[in-house]
Amino acid sequence: MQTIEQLLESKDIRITAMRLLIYKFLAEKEIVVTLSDIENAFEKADRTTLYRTIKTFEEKDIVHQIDDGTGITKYALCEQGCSCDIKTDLHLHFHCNNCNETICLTDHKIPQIKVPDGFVSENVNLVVKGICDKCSR
Amino acid sequence: MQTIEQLLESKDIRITAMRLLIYKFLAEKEIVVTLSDIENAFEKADRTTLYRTIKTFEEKDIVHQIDDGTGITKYALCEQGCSCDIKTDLHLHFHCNNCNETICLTDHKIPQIKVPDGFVSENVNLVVKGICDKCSR
DNA sequence: AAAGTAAGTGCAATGGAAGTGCATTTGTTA
DNA sequence: TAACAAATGCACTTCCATTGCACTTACTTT
Ligand SMILES: [Mn+2]
Ligand SMILES: [Mn+2]
Ligand SMILES: [Zn+2]
Ligand SMILES: [Zn+2]
Repeated sequence: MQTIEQLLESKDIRITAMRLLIYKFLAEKEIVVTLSDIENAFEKADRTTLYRTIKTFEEKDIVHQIDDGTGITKYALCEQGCSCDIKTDLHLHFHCNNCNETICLTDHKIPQIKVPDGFVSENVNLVVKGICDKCSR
Repeated sequence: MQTIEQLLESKDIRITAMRLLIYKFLAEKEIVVTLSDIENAFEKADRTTLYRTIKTFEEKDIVHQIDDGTGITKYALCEQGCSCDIKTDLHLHFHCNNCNETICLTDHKIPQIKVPDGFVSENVNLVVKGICDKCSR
C-alpha cells in the first residue's frame, strides 16, 4: 500500500498541497464529481488551478473523465493499478435519474459490441440511466 | 408512403416553409448533425428558429437527440414508425475518430446490460468510437 | 545557502453552446 | 375581413470550458 505522495511521484507529478487535497477529496467520494463540486469544496482555491490539476491527473491516468449525458464533464479516481486501458479498464457508469448522481461500476466491464463490416471499434462509452440502489429502496 | 406534409400533420405540427426545409435537410443526411450544421445550411434563418424547430421535432418524436461524447448535442431523424420507445427504438451510435462524424446504427439495438442489485435500468446510452467504414477502407 | 530555472497558481478574459423574454410576422379559423 | 394563436427574429443571458499572462512556489545546480 503506497502513500499518495508515492503514487504521485511514481507518475511524475510534483507533490503540492493542492494536489494532495484534491486527491484526498476524490478518494473519499464514491460518486463522480464535476469541477464545480471540487470548486465548492475548495473555495479558497482558484477554479483554474482545480481545472488544471484534474487535467494533469487525467493525463497521468490517475483520474478518468465520465460523460454521463448531463452535459457536464465529470471525473473520478481510477482504480489501483488502472492504466486507463481500453481493453481492461473500461467500465460501465450509472446515472441516477432521481438523485442525479453518477457512479463508476468498475466491476462491470463493457461487453463486446458488434459493429457493421468496415467499422472498427476502438472505444465504447456506456452509460446506464435509472434508479440507483440508494434511491430504489 | 406519406409526404412530409402528411407526416407533420399526423404529428400535429403546423406546416411552415422552414420546417419543411429543415426536415428535408435532415432526411438527406446519413450522419447526425449539430445545431451549427443546420445553422450553416440555412444562413438566412435565425438560430432560435432552427433551435426551436428541432425541439418541436424532438417532442413529437420525429427527431432524436444523440450524445456522442463530443460535448455538442446532435440530432437525427427517427426511422419510419419510430416512437422513440426505449425498448424497441433505442439503438447504437457510432462516432468516427477520424472524420469526426457520427451515425445512427438503427439496426443495432442495445443489448441487455446487467446492473448490480438494487439498481434499476431505465435507459441506456451506448456510443462506439473508432473508424467508420468510409475512413477504414 | 543563493541563484537560476521550471512548474504551479491566480486573475482576467474569451468563446461556444444552450436557453429565454418579448416584439413582430405569419397562418388559421370564425 | 377580423381575431386569435402559433412561428419567427432579435437581443440578451447563463453556464461551462479553456487560455494568456503575471506572479509565486518548488526543485536543481553551483
Ligand atoms: Mn469510472
Ligand atoms: Mn440515432
Ligand atoms: Zn439515486
Ligand atoms: Zn470516418
